[in-house]
Amino acid sequence: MKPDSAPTPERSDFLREIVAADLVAGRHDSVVTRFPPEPNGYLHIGHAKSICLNFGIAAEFGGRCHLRFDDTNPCKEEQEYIDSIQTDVRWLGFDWAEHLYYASDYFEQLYEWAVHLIKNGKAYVDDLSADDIRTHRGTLTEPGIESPWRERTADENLDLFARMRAGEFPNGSRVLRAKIDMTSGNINFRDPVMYRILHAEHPRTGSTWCIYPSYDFAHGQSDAIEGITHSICTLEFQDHRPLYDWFIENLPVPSTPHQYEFARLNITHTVLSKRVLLRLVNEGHVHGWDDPRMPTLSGIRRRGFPADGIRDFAAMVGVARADSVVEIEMLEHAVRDALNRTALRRFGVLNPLKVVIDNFPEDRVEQVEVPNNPEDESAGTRAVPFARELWIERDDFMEEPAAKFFRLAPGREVRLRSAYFVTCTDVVKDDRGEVIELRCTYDPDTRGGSSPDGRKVKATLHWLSAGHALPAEIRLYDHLFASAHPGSGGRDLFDDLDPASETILTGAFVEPSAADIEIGQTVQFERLGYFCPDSDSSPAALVFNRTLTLKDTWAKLQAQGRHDSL
RNA sequence: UGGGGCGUAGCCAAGCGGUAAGGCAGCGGACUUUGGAUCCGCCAUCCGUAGGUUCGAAUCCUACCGCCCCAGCCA
Repeated sequence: MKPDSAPTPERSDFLREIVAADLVAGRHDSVVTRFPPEPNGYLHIGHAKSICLNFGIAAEFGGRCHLRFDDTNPCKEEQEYIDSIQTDVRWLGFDWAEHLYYASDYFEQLYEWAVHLIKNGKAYVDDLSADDIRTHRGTLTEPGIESPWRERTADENLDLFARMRAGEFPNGSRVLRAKIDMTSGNINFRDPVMYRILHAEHPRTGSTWCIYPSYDFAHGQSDAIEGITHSICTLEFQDHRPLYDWFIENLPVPSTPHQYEFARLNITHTVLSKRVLLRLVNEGHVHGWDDPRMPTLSGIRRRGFPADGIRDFAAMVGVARADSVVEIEMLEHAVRDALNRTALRRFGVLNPLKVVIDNFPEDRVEQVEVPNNPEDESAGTRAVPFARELWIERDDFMEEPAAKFFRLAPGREVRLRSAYFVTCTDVVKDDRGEVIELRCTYDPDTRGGSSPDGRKVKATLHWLSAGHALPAEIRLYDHLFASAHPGSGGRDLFDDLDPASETILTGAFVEPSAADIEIGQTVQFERLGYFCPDSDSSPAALVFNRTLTLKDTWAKLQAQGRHDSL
């Protein structure tokens, strides 16, 4: 290994600097990281940051990254989560190759190491109840006091620990504790629990075990077994690092991994906490883990966010040690940016308004050629049927146009995208005075959307042939929480849920080719936003989710106007 | 009040003793067959505060202030 052979990644942050320095100094031949989820819930975008970090560093430095399930608490873990986590990591674009591991694979080795500590007088079986252990632990400012069982002989401890494993004792009756320092300022050193009795069915080991190692006793040793060089976790584990190191130093482990911490991701208008997400699901605030409003990877996937947009976002927010809350606009920017490059353009009308072109022959249907993606000529074009009766967007017409509104209005000429210029000649209303139809004329010389005489129009509208359009249900999504910082200011988090975060539109139409969009593909309905077929969609009943709107200057002007008039 | 961290623009975030990158948001303008996209310009005399060291400090030292995490047999 040449000291100067460490690759220099384009991105840099304090972790990459540490890795690069370790490689240059020859402390490691290659870097090995790991992403260690507990299978007790679905992965969310905060995990995506960690996944991109761990797999990203490994890839950039020519190392490898393991996927390891931290499955040491059978009470909360399920196979469903193990499966979804693998699906999500792959979807994000990462590959652990053959390096799929489970902390539960190491239970026997961990048990032997616990015995090793007992023999060295560094661990003991404690008969205190959970409550007593808590009171003996002291407080943040007062030292703890030692358990009366702390000085048992190694033989007695060995016997008791073996019987714990054998299932002789009920849950909670005893624990194995590391014997460190009940007066330490670091509470993790006040004889932390290494094993607890849990007569529970484990998703992988079934009923083989009835004692389970704690996180602190399992994590570092699992890292050591796998030869992890850089064990990257979030800030709240900083206080655990001395304990992590203590176990590594006091056990005959095959390698000496080191732990590094970074600030977890927070995003405005949402919540990245498995505990809260579980409640949202269980209490029915959303339709499930993959509800398109959820920040879970399965949720944003269903919503239509592309994996590369998420990866771009992770790179954009960076990695540091300061607590931070990223504005959700940054995520949305990354998603729009990714989608703008690749999404095919289609026509869809959310709130249809009938338009009749009076001077267009009644039985004529023209096939208009429309570009699939103006950003990418190689995406080609498609034919969209044009006829006498059309749908346009209700918002694209104002009988009495406001200032700066330059779409359709009585007497006004606009362009129907890629088709013709049309002029509104009449407005048809129902008994209640509501506009139900527009009569227009078209200029046959403007076929394709431009005028031979060079005259300009101020607006271009999307449209659909009423006789050819396909009905569709369209689900509009907005931020799950109305507040930028849910639960701040002493409010109940759940009171900040936005009841309008999901709006179902049933009267919408899409162009015929939209029926061919596959699940997993996100397209742009021109001028509206990005949409994707929902998993509920079928050829007989099309359902689209709105991924994100396009940036909308007009909507912003309107919002400002509303604001100014207050 | 014990221990561990963190404070650079509205939000992220570079910066590692030589005179404040970049992105998001915002604001102007150009262009436009998506009011999209794209392009151009503006946006910290200042780095939590106060002292000190130095020719020179966001970077070093001291004190103070503020915020976050830790008292699960969760991870």
